[in-house]
Amino acid sequence: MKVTFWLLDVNYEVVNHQPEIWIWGIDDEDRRVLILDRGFLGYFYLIPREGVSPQEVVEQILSRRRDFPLISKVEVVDRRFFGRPVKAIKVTCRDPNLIQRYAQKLRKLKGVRACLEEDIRYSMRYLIDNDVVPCSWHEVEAEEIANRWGVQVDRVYLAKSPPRKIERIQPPTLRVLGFSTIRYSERGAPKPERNPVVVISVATNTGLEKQFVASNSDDRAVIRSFIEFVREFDPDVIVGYGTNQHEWPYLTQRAKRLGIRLSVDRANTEPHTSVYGHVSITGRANVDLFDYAEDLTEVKVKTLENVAEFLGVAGKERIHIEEIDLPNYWKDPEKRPRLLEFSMQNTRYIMGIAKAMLDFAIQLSSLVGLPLDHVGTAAVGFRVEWFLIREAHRIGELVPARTPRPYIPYTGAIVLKPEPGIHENIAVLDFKSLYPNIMIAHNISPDTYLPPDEPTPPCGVDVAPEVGHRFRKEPPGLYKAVLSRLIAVRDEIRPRLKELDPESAEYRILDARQKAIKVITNATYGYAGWLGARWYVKSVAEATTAWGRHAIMNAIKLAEEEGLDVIYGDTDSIFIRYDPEKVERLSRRIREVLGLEIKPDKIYTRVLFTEAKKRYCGLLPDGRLDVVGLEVIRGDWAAVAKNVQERVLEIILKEGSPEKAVEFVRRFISDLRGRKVPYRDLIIWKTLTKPISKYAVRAPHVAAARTLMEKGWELSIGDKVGYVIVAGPGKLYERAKPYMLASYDEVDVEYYVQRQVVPAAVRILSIFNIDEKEVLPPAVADLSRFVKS
DNA sequence: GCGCCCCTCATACCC
DNA sequence: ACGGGTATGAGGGGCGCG
Repeated sequence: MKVTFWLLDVNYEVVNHQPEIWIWGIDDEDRRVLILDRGFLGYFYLIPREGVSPQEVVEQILSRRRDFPLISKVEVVDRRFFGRPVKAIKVTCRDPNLIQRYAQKLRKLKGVRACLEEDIRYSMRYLIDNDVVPCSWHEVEAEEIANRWGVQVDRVYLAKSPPRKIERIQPPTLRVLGFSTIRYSERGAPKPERNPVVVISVATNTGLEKQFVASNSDDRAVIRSFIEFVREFDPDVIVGYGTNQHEWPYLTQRAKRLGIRLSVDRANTEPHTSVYGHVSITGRANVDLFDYAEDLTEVKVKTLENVAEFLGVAGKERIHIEEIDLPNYWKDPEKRPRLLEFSMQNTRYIMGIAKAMLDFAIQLSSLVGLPLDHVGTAAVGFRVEWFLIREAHRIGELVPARTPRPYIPYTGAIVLKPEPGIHENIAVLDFKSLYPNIMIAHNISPDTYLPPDEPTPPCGVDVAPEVGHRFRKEPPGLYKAVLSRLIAVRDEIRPRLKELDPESAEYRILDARQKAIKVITNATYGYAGWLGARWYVKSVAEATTAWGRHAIMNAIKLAEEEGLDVIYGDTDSIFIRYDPEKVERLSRRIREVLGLEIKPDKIYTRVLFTEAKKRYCGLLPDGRLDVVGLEVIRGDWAAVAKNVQERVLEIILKEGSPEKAVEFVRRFISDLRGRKVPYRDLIIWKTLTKPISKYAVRAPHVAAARTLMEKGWELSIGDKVGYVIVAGPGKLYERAKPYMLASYDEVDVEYYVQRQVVPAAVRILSIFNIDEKEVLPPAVADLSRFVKS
């Protein structure tokens, strides 16, 4: 019989050296299904050395057949490697778990130059070779079999042949469960060996909400009820925030400690950590929304609350409890209800974020071809790479091995020096997808690159300016193939979106799709220059930026020929006076001369530049400010500085009055000195970019982090530390205190005046020759006190 | 010992 | 654990200076 299903998760089992792919899906009648496929074997390739015939290698293997009893086939196949035709020996292996071991031995054979693709996991191998795609619909010829594993599905099938992908974009109705926990410890970070999970709050996309609360510190019932709830609801997707790092490891260890089986999956196993550090829950997709919060660059401190607020899913009444206060709320019977509300609110936030992000996650998964639970955790480079691997398989290009390489820098983009001051009526012209289009136009790719010692092929070459790297014009390289398809699909989606109701399911899905395409398109150049890339070829990245510099320099020249002065530019943009006719002519000329699209991205009524590159502020026609690079949008300045600078920019760009701005700054400084601004506006947040012990210098945020750790808090790479500067003698790092441990009285407000507010304000005001003396209120304009301390 | 200059380290931004 | 280009501030060493 034929089964139509949407692929949710995939794993594999090996029984008696017999591999079995387990495909978890949802069929077109909304049943949960498991499809077993026993018809696929894994393999790897050996590449013979120059001058060695592949047959020789084959015979060596066959002669040692006894050492490799599970090799089922050895054949010579035609492939390409970095674009060059090669004869490869494909070694097929019955047991996928032995592929690595066999490959390690066989790569040492005389006459073998390299071993390839032995590191591609069997389940990914299956998906790629059969063009089976996560979060996509397929048809499969299969027979129903008994559910002798007791897995939690409606039907189990045995596939008779591999599934075939079908074109249907609308996903099935998924059951989504969100959860969050509160762990209790008297002081410092809770430890699963001794501290209980006192609250688990769950919610579902069908509207259920439930809370499991410990009686005192006994959390057995909490965990058991949670497991029961999960099994009862039987979600397809489990969402949380930071669950890969915190909830799941904690719950796993805690359950182990209590002797409880944490069986929340569909196959009676327990959550386990898998590739890219994600936690896998067999038969379901475990999605950690924290992974998707990374893309929200506007949110500087990525707490659940901040992200929910940014996405507009936070609701009006908000409960905020600092982590350090959680124990007090749990201990105090009066306060405990508030804690329970807070926990439920967290889970509601998670559900809200899921609603905003899950469509995108699903489309990214189906585009890149990584299962839904992997794709969020995979770094951008790996997402691009898996996408490329699928394309490479289609065109017979072998996947290079991952190798360590030395870092050799290369030249990037051009940034122009801005003309300081205020400019009126400025258009920002942007090249459309500059690097992707350059890669397409010149067929820049690892498999089209021609090293200097090689002769020019009959098809001819494109030669990059400045650097001289050469690329074959034919056939289309891997990057060109991939990028032109991505851009074509996106161009196809965008007009369709205009026809649709933004509230409709189809709109949401197509919009998510085009966003996923954009992400991968834009990441391809970065991938090309990434040392860790399998297809890393420095010349490819270097040629791309060289042609990019060529493009912007020519655009400037052409603009000037039109009588348009370029006042600023960065990589793929030029800032010019907005003269619609001239701009139109310029776009046309650039298209003709360079073969690249450029168009006005935005028009500024006014734009302000200082001497610095990459920092400016524009006033948009609708009255909004567009702040770029300045303190206003930096996460490592106190809110006092950011707010003042934003207001200064506003006064200057909208009212044109530096005097009024100065007056405002003076008033603000008086308020600050009078401690009339909120305490939270004094917090400075900085990221820990390495383990505490690795820091070469003493720095305020590192000192604050140390203090926290001494008090039993756990901090790791990537965490943000919030601190304030307190009054007293010594360096800043001696006066940085975690904000939750300090009080307003201790704060050195003069630091905030002199080192936060004044520099941020003067950065803007200095273009009117206004210095720090003028923004300090006259009576207390005294630097010496600060300097001495 | 202090102020100043210059360098390195660290962070976060732009595109 | 995607690229290079850039701004900025804190810390710290070296040096002049009665």
